[in-house]
Amino acid sequence: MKFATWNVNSLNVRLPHVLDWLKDNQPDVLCLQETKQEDSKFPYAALLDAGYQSVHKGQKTYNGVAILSRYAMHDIQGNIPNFDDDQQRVVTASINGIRVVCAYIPNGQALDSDKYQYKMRWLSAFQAWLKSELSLYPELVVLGDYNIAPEDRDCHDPAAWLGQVLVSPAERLAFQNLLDLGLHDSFRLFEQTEKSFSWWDYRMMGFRRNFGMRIDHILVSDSLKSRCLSAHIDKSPRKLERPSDHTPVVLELA
DNA sequence: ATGGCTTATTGTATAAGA
Repeated sequence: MKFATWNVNSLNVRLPHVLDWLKDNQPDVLCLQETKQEDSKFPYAALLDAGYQSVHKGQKTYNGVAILSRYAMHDIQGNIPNFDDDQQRVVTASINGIRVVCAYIPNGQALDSDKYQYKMRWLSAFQAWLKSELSLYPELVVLGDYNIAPEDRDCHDPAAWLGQVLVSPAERLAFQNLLDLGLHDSFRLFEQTEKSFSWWDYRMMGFRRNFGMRIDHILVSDSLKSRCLSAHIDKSPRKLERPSDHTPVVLELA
């Protein structure tokens, strides 16, 4: 089974790229973040024509997450249960016996902002919920935009990013706390080229200079770890006209 | 870099992203 995650930065703008990518890559499951549209605007029909059923939890302008699947989805749930949140950042479904969590973790903006406080509260609730979800569903995969570069090697210039969000010790600890639940960063289960990133700033020719960060991740539970066959980042959509600033991350499971 | 793109909004500037 092939899984992928992609922050599309507006599905309204990026639908042609998504359809092309599905056709070329044939994933079984694709998780999207930042669809930035209400459910009524979501292109269910176009995706169905491409062979994918969808569940979408969206809102106007910001956030919005979706799971696209070749197979039936069961026990669909939006948001983090028991966490009061007016932002659409999580959608979950069971697919072929695997619990699939699609998440758009808050950016945090700056360490001294309210948005950062929200990010840390959000991560705490996310961790607590994943712990209970893991006990219910040992075969679990968590895909999405984490807005955390777990290690210095996941950042093009750690010195320049010092004191900013995505790399702060508290955020990295929150990421480690997720791993400590019994999750694994699937990308790091395999040999990778140095300076592999999943996001590049639109400005300053960030992509051409490979000034990027690895902030999009696919975490797998202990039970799924031995089924991992390969993991990679597909940079090719970032080279297209009007690209998303993020690019797909892919995991293949036996 | 005092954010140089990009997206969305009942817009003609602002907010947010990362």
